This record gives sequence, C-alpha cells and structure tokens, in this order.
Amino acid sequence: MSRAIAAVQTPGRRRRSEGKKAAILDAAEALFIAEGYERASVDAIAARAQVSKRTVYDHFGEKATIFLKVLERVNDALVGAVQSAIEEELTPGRDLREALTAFGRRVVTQTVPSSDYVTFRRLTSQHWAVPRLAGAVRERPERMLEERFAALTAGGELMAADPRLAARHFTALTIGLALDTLDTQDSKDEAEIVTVIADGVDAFLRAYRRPGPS
Amino acid sequence: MSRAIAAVQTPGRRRRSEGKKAAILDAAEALFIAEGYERASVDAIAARAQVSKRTVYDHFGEKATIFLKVLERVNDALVGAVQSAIEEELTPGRDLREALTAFGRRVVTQTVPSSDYVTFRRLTSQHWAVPRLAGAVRERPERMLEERFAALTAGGELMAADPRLAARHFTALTIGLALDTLDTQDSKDEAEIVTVIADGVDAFLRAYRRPGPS
DNA sequence: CCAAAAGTACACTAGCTAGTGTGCTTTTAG
DNA sequence: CTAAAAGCACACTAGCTAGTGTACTTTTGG
Repeated sequence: MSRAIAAVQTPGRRRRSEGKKAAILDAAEALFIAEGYERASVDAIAARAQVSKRTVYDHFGEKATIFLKVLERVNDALVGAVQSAIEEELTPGRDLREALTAFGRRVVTQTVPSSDYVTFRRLTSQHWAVPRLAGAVRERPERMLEERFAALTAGGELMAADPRLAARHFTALTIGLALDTLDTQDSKDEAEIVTVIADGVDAFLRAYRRPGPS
Repeated sequence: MSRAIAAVQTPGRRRRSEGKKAAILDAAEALFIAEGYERASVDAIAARAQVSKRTVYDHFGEKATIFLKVLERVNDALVGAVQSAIEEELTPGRDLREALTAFGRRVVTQTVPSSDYVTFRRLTSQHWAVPRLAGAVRERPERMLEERFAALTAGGELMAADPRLAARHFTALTIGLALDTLDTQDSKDEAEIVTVIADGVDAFLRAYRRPGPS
C-alpha cells in the first residue's frame, strides 16, 4: 500500500520497465485486498497502475502470476521486517518486558498495520491454488523468535522448556490478538493496540518468566 | 458439512419445501468453503443439492441471500455449541485444568473441526458486503466465557482482574492456536490438537491461577 | 539520427454466470 | 378426484472478464 511508485526521472530502459512492473504490483495488491482475487479485474489493475492492459499481460502473462508475485513481495517484506525487529529490539541485555513490548508493538504497527501480515492472511485465504506459501510465512518468523527465546532461556531470563512453544504462545498473546483487534474494528486506534500488546506481554511473562529471586 | 439432508419420507407439503431449502444451504455451504463465493456458481449449488436451479431462485431470490442464510446458520450453530460447551464442561466444582482442557478440546474438535468456526472465518473473509456479523461471532462466545471466568475469580480459583482479557487470552492460547494448526496442515491429527490445547491451558494457568498455597 | 525496446489504443473472441420466462410434471391436501 | 403448491427442464439474455492480435507511438541507447 505504502510502496512508492519510484523513479520518475530518467529511468533508463531497464529501470522504466521495472517501474511499471512495480506499479502494476502495487495496484494489484491494493485491488486484491479491497475486492478479492476474482473481483479485481485485470482491466481495473491496469487502470489503477496507469498502464495499458497489454503491458500487464506482456509482463506477467496471466492473472494468477500477478497474484503470486504480489504474494512473494508481501512475504519478503514481512519476513524482512520481522527479522530486523528481532535483531534490533530483542537485544540480549535489555529489560525483558520492555524488549518484548517494543518488539510486539513494532511488528504490529510498523510492519503490519494497514499492511503486510494482515494483507497476507487476507490474500492467501482467497486463492485456491496457492502452494503452501501460507504456512511458510508464519513458520519463518516463528523459527527466528524461537532461537531468541532459547537464548533467553539459556541466559536465565526466561523459563521456556520448549522455546518453539513459547514463541507460539507469545505470538498468539500479543501479535495475534492485536491483529484480531485491527481486523474486526477498523479503528486504527494505536492506543488500543499498545494496550493489547502490553497485556499480552504481561500474561506471557507471568507464564514464562523465571521464578524470581524475590 | 455434517448436517443431514433429513426427512426423506412423507414430508408434508411444508416440510418438503424446508428440506429442499436445507439441502440447498448445505450444498452452498460446502461449495462456498471449497471454492469461495465467486467461484461457487448457482448452477453448481443446485446440482449438488440435487435441485433445479429454478427452485434455488424461487427460494432465495439472489445468490447473496443464499450466502447470508448460510452465514446465519453457521453462526447459530457455533454460538449454540460454545454455549453448551461452557455450561456442560466448565462446571463450578470441577478441577480447573481438567475443565479448561475439556472445554477447549470440545470446542475445537466437536464444534469446529471440519466446521463451524473455521468455516465462518473462511466465509466471512470472502464476501465484501457482510455486515459486522463477523465481529459478533467472536464477541458472543467471549462474553459467555468472560462471565464464567469472573465467577471463577470470585470463587478464588482464578486470578483474573479483567475477566474479559483473561477470556481473550485463554481463547488465543488454546482454541486460536489449535485452529491455526488445523488450518495450515490439514492433518486432522487429533493427537496434535489435544497437545496444543493442553499446552495452552498450561500456560494460561501459569499466568492466571491464583498463587497457590503450596 | 535510427533502430530496437517498451508501451499504447483498441477491437475482438470465447467462455462463463446471474438471473428470468415458460410450459410441463409431480406431489399433496381436502 | 382435483386443484393448487412445489418443483423441474430448458432455453435465453445480458453482462462481464481473461486473454490475444495488431498497428501505431514513445522512449532510449549507441
């Protein structure tokens, strides 16, 4: 949605082509989300991308291909964003509650909202010929979290016998619920999201924090 | 899916009509789930229901109406099932872990699987003119759970300052994750579901059980 | 400047689908 | 038995959409 149209100036022969391609994918993504796969006509996509229908077909061949490319792009963006959120927020030395809250909040508000994750779920539930890309998108980020949780357990901050399970529980309590909230009410009320995340982190820590030396 | 076709014998003038109607809704539900709203043609629905297309239109007028009626039916079934699961499994005297596990398992395996809840989510994410029925389906069961959790807190078994939040967390940790599992892998591996539920109940109790008089 | 690449405008096909009209047959109530 | 209700077979329209073919224009590298 927020992807730029990019490179209006002197694109060079190759870059111009890529620019159009990106514009088509932008338009397609928006329309697939808004209308669903079937209802988003190729004519509408072309119009929105300000490109001729013929160009669309020259680039992608058939409609299904457009859809797949959109999925790939969204998937890449999502995985990358979660990756960097883990690396930058879930740093070893930091206070656990603070780190987890920041991580959850960042994933939901920066990466996702009005976008990638929700987008992905909505899109994948549409098409009936999508290879198991859908599974992958939740598997990969979860593996990354799993590793961090294992490290935290080793460091004595967490008590997660099964880091994989802990990661799933964390995701369910924070990101999952936040996305649910975003999904049902479309009040992009950021305050509410923050509350949901904070509450989730709270419950998570009660269940998984090492019994304190109070 | 598992709804019976019902009343093959001497239906009476009225009952015969209702029988056909139900058969049409059964067929429509199955096809909407399998193919999505757009791709499930009225002809296909009629064929599957073993009914003439004309009869379909005589009963429902237009395709969108069929969809709405299907949603209503699924919604009613779901709410009813959760209701009775709460009343029959989450009984006051019972051991908490046992009760919660039985409840979660029942909701996922009896009510839902191969059906209502997943069905509902899949369906509602399809149509772009569904009034906020989608929200209602998660609101109602959650309110019911909330009440029980409040009672359990009053009885001293739970420590849920905000019973509504506790209910959301419980649902996310157990039912939500179980459905996720069912959704990605279609291995209807019941054993795995049971494990997921048990793990979720475990984490929930660690976060919400009253600090024990060990 | 020029040739090729990229893009455009537009007309056209082939197929599918929602919804209707109509006359015929079956079922059921009284 | 009979009339009406319910259902059926079938033909037909109107509209939309994926995808193609083609001749024309614009852009860009050398």
